[in-house]
Amino acid sequence: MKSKRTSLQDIADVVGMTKMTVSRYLKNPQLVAPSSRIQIENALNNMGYIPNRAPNILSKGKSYAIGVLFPSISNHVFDEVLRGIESVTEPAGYQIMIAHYAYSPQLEEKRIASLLSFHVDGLILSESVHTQNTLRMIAGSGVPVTEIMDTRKPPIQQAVGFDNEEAAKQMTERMLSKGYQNITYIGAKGDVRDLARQQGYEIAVKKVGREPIIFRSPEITSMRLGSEILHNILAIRPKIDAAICTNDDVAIGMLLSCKKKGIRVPDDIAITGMHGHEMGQLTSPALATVITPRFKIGQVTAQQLIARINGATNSETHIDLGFEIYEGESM
Amino acid sequence: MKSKRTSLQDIADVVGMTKMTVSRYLKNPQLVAPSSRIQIENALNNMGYIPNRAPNILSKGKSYAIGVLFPSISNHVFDEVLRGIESVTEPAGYQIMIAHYAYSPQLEEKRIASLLSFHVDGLILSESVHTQNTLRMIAGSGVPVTEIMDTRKPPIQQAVGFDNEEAAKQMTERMLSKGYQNITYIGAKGDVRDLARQQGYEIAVKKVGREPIIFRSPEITSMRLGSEILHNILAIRPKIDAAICTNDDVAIGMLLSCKKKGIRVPDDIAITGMHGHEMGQLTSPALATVITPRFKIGQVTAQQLIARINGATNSETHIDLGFEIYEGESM
DNA sequence: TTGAAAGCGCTAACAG
DNA sequence: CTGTTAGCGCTTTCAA
Repeated sequence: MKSKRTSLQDIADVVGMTKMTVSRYLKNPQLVAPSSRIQIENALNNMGYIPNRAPNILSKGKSYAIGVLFPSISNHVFDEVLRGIESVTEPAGYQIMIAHYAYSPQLEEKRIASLLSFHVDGLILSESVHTQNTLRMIAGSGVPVTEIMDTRKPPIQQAVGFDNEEAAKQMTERMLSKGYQNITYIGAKGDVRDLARQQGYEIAVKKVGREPIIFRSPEITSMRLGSEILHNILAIRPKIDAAICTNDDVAIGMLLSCKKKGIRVPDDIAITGMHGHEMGQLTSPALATVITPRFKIGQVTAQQLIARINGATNSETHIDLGFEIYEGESM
Repeated sequence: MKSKRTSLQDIADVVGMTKMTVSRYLKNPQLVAPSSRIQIENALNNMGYIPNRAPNILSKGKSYAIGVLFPSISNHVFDEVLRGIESVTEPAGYQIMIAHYAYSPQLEEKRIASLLSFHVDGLILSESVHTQNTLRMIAGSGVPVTEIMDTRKPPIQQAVGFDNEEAAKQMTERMLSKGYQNITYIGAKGDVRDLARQQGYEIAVKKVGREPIIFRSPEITSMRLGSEILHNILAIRPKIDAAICTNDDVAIGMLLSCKKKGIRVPDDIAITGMHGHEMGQLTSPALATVITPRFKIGQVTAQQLIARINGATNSETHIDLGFEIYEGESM
């Protein structure tokens, strides 16, 4: 257990050759004599050799690793994004290193520093706001970076996602067209996308001459949060007849709590979410939501990033993959 | 953008000293002359220097990184475990590298190889079954490994978790004591823990002279899966009056579908889950479940692992952190 | 207070 | 077909 890791030299010693021959065997067995091949193969199998990437990272400056930063791993929005990323990185031979930062730019900075210190070849970020230091490090590292989910803000280098403001605006308009009079926006610990959605909502309600009604919690989104917010809303604003939530988690929390309290959805209150998680289709009523192209965001992002790692320079700075309004049964 | 990463030498060149002086400044500014300090500090700030861990990994064989393998990042069971892990690794200065393997031992092997090739100092695995190759690599690497979640099987080195078989057995007994006559076990794509739970269920029902009734899907657990399974069960076995599910996701999927179909829980069918996710407390009825110490599992695992990385040898091979039956309202 | 040399494990480039 | 040499970026050790 205490033994140190098997190195190429250890293998070479056992078979009585130099590590160079063993190295060749590893890259291309054709290059070594058949008799040597067998010996090396045996030694390799017995000794549990694991290649060490550090020397290569050092001499070539390439790690074949991509750093992926998510605000939180319990935010199910990113499950599909990750699958999309891996659908590209896996066949391309890149390893991804996932980290999360609890929606904090300071923690994001720390994570990025850490990922860069491992010499990742590229970064996928889920945020469009960063600390000064983060920006400096990214510039100094020279690695390509893609920011995902939103396409509004000018990105560091490239953004892949959809227009959150427009999505919320269209959803609000749809709700208005259904006759809801007092629609409220439910926000949570605000990343920029949440605020963009709120803005879309505000634009839509103001356009029809109404005052926005905002509920905003400093907590991270969760179903429990949605449930708590519902209680508050009822206590403070009994005449609200519809709620557009920053995401499906919050919306489902509200919806389940309504059912628990005997409040009818959508008759007493309409509820809509954002992202189109499968879970929203299991509730009754099925949740109205904005279906976002999460898998595709991951996929396109990884393709773009790998292309740029390999020298592509003609990439678009904004790639908007659109969205789709789904009415479900909750509005 | 195409510029290569800033190195210590680059900084040294700018300030007209050797990289050694800059290196000293980074570790302990006291060691360099105040006049030099200022120059170095300025250069550092302007050039966005990121320390490169590769040389240290190479020369010291230590990366201050811990590899964490989860079967799937969309399995919410592991959210809390991760939080527990990070509550220890963060203050201790260890970076964690998360990877997932879709419940496949082959993929797990690939991921472990990759993590080890980055020279992680320790590994946290979520599975107790591994390929031959995996075991050989782990032995060859000499890194400490802890397997989490279950404490039944003999671990590679150390296991931290609870007794899945006993948990399911006790839950089944509780259900039997409430008078349910035809309890079925709902399993999914079976990791060993799922099978252990099934076994606990079987032991309990056989003890009272009944035949086990098993529904097992080859799919990964999800709420949607629970929903589908409910439909099948009703088609095939209308007289089942209770279901013990392999986890909360499946149980909630079943529960929501029951409500959608007008089946009363627990009057028509009782449903119980496993793990105690907060979501289960938002449904009505609140889900009966086994509350498992997930945060603590992560915490204890990380403590143990770091101790062993630093040479501790007196660790227990099995650490059982227990569980708690919660009746909720669904049984 | 600063510098110079050596070495971590591997591979590219160049012999032989 | 196989060996030798050098070097990636940093820190440890020794010297000045």
